[in-house]
Amino acid sequence: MTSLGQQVFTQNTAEGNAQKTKNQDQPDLLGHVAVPDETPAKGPIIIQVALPVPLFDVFSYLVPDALLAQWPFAPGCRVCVPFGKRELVGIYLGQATNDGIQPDKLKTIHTVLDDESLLPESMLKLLHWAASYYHYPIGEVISCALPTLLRQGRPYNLLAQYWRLTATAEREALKRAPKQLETFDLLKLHDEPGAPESALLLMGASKKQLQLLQEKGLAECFLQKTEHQTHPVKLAELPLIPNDEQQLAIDTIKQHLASFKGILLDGLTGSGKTEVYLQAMQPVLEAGQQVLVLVPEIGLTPQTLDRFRSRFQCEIVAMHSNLTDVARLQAWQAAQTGRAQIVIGTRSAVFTPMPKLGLIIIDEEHDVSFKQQDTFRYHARDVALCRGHRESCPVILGSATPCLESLHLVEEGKLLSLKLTQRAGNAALAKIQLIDLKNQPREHGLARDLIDAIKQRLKKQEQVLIFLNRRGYAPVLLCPQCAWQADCPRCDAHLTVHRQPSEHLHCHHCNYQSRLPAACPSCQSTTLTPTGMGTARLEEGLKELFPDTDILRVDRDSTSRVGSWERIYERAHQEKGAILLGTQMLAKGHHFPHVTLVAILDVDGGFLNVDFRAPERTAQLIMQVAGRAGRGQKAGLVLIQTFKPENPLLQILIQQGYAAFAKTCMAERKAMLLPPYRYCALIRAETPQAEKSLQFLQHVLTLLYAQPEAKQLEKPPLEIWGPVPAPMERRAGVFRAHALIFCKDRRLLHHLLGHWWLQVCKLPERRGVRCSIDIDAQEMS
DNA sequence: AGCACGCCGACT
DNA sequence: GTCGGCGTGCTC
Repeated sequence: MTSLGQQVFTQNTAEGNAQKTKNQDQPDLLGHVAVPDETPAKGPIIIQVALPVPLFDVFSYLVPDALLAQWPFAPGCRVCVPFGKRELVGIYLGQATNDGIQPDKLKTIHTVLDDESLLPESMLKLLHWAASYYHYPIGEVISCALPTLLRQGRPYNLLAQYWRLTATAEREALKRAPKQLETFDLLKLHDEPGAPESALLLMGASKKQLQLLQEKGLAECFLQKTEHQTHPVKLAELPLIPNDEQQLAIDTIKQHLASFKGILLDGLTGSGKTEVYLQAMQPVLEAGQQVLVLVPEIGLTPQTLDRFRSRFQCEIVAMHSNLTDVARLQAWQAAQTGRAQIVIGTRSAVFTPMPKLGLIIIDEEHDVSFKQQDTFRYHARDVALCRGHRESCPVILGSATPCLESLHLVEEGKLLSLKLTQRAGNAALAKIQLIDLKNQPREHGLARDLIDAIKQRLKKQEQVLIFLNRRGYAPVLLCPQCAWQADCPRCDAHLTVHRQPSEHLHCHHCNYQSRLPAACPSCQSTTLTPTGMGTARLEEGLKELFPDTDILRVDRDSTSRVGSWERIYERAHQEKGAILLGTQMLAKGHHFPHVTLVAILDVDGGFLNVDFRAPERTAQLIMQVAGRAGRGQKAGLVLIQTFKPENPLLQILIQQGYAAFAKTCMAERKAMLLPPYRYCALIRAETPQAEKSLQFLQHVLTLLYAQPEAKQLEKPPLEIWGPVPAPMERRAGVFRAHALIFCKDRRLLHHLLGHWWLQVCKLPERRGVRCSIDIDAQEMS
């Protein structure tokens, strides 16, 4: 959001710049389209089309006479066009002015796929802004706002699943299946022409019965166009009575409806943020408007959805990566037509068109999953703020551990801050204590004091959660004779020892796998020793230490089988002693009411890291994990094992809390002129040859200062760190390097980067080098 | 990104 | 004599 502050709150956007320069010699940076309001002179109609190709231009085409009956097209509709030897589906953006390309090079579009716009003007503008802000090709940005099926050119029909009986269906076949019989009769009632699944479910049919009938060949499912109708919102459940803080937050948000306002809802875990969301949403929904709710990737659980469903009786759609193409299209259409009043989704849902958008909520706004890491590197939180600004609706950012960027915007008066400090039911906040690992005997990686604390809890039939962010058995395989270590042949990393499903070595960075060597390849010793602690090994150790206790391990290896996570979840909800043990997966979203002790085993790495954001991330994680402890009536305790108990940041965090920590961290950032006090961009390069990545970056960075715009500046306005090899220089066989660019002035940074990056992408030296630009980079690896 | 064209090695 | 390797160049 770094840049967003300025971006949102001043009108000086890159878009604005592009508009100013569009008629000059410089090619329009991101192919912004001439506004199609001037009626063109007679002659052929030339239109501009955005295509899903990694090129920064939009493309001009002619409209054939045969399609003039459909003219004028709706900006945002799809067109089929010839492109090279291919045919592509693109988005019609508007009429082109005649300048630029020679008319003889123009091709003619093949077809127009839609009568109406799929992406209203406000969405197209937002997508243009995102393309320009993140320096990413406009066609690819636009295509990420469309579901796959529409991208492929499949017809836009409002599809819904309908059910009907098959022609040969006989009632007699179901004599001994009363439930299916009920569903059969229901279908019989609505047999012509079939009934939508959603209606059948409301009438008491179940999905399972329908499927069983289908398997028996008695019923069939088909897709059919539906008419969209909006159902009035009804409250399905009375709102809880808010406490004073919640009421103040709700009232304040209500005051700001119908205009843009960024609101940071800074509330402890368990202080009732969701209730504030729900009550703030109510007037928006009652006014017939839509609400967009963004949640972190792991946060979109059935429980989350249930919470909304049980409060509001209106159409709610979930948008996440696990949807099938058809389901995604249906959800998208429900949002795009305005029928779905609530859209809950992960990062990419921020680009869902919603014609009656009235409120945006971003839950756990600090979560890293809101920043896309590969290809189009946008931050959904920042896009959401921009969207709220453009569409004049409030944006609520909720978090117990707000990111420093958001807190900085509060400081500057650009975000309104609302605090929730009381926990529901007066639940006591967990105490956090450090365990000094120096001079402390350990068993299976656990300090004596920690083992004693665990025993105490188990005796009382309470549960313990142990957090260890390292999966596998052991992170290193070491030869004690000659200090050889098993390393990945393709990465600068150790191989992790795994014992499940069978003993093997595994690289967590490139997926390389191999057998364990029988003897040390260096000195032939046969005493190779797994060293260090992973979750699988800790599980073994815990079974030895607590033989009569259920140990529930939660990590990617233990939960990959279907249903295993559900089983663990169920067991954790029984009021009986148990130890939950796992990686980050455990930290987020899930509520374990019987956990009263949380242990964090390896926190030191987070504070001693080249990434300047690492302490912030670690603190957020600690607070989040701490929030898992003692949410019920029983007070919780958090124990953190560390070799560095004197670390000042850690001390401030546990003694004075996250707010004080953030303040200190912020002061350090300010002193170092790091984000959010300067804006940043990270340039990455990857090649299979060592040195070449660095050389390329070096070359490219000299061009940055060689630009005429940069030369005119007296003092270099940019500070460049690097180029340096990336923290893990070699990964999956490629050598990675990067450089960080800082600038105080966001507009200047984007102005310089924009022209320069276009130039870099066209460089002949670029062949064989994968390079990318990451605006407001969040992770330095 | 695709998908051409283009110019050199091991096959019938 | 061809099939195919991926270098490089273009796409309105």
